[in-house]
Amino acid sequence: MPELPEVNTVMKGFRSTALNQTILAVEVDDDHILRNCHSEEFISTLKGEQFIDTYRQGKYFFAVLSNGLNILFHLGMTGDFQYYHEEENPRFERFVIHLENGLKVGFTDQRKFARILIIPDIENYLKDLKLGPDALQISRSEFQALFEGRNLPIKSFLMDQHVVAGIGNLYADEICYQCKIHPASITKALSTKKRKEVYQKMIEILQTACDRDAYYQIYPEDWFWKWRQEGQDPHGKGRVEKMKIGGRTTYYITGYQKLYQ
DNA sequence: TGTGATGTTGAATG
DNA sequence: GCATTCAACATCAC
Repeated sequence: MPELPEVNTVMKGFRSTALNQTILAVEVDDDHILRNCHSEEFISTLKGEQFIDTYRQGKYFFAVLSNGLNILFHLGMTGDFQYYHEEENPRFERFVIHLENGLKVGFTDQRKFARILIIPDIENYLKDLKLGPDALQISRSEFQALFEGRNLPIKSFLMDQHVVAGIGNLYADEICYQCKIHPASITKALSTKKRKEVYQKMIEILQTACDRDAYYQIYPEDWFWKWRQEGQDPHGKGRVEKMKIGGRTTYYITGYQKLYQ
């Protein structure tokens, strides 16, 4: 699920349903994803408080509590919220928050790669983490400056959360495809003009995805995601091939996407 | 049965 | 400091 547009969509959903409601109770079924506290502390931190605001940088989504503390919800690979009234808990639910209006806010996470932390100070936390600027907030000149002194595949560059925060495996491939750049292209070999194009496509793709609530079915027809499988031939542009870059499975079209090196 | 999956981290290596 | 590779984390679906 979660890269920047997905996390943004999850945050929007959270904002419209979970904000400004007193938390009556919290039940933790599996505290494995609580990374800096145990369930007792987590429960006592939330109980009686309200979520009053949210903040997001890249894939890091924070909910601000009325007691001044913040909860980081990093969704990992499969983290998500379920809002429901029914008795039975959703599959893969790890904890559930009961709100005063009767709504249950369940956090589900099939693979348990999510990270939930109590954060006293978001700014300090992000600083220590050295998280890069949000991919949708960064200016073109800031982005251009990030290339300085770096020499690695463009895909690894885009996916490095210390460089720019929010891009994961799928959107990195999407950006490279739409820029017609081979994902293994070395950053140093990209001209200023090409870097500018990467920036513009990055913004355009992420913004479009956010506007459509990360609902892939309504993404533009000419996007890569639905062809992102070995052997596909989108619009006669060539055969989709597969390789590993930075340890992640990468799809691209030789010839259509130029390799700069 | 083995493999890989939209993520992050830390260790080891060059 | 920079970059790469690998393993680990934990689970499920194909």
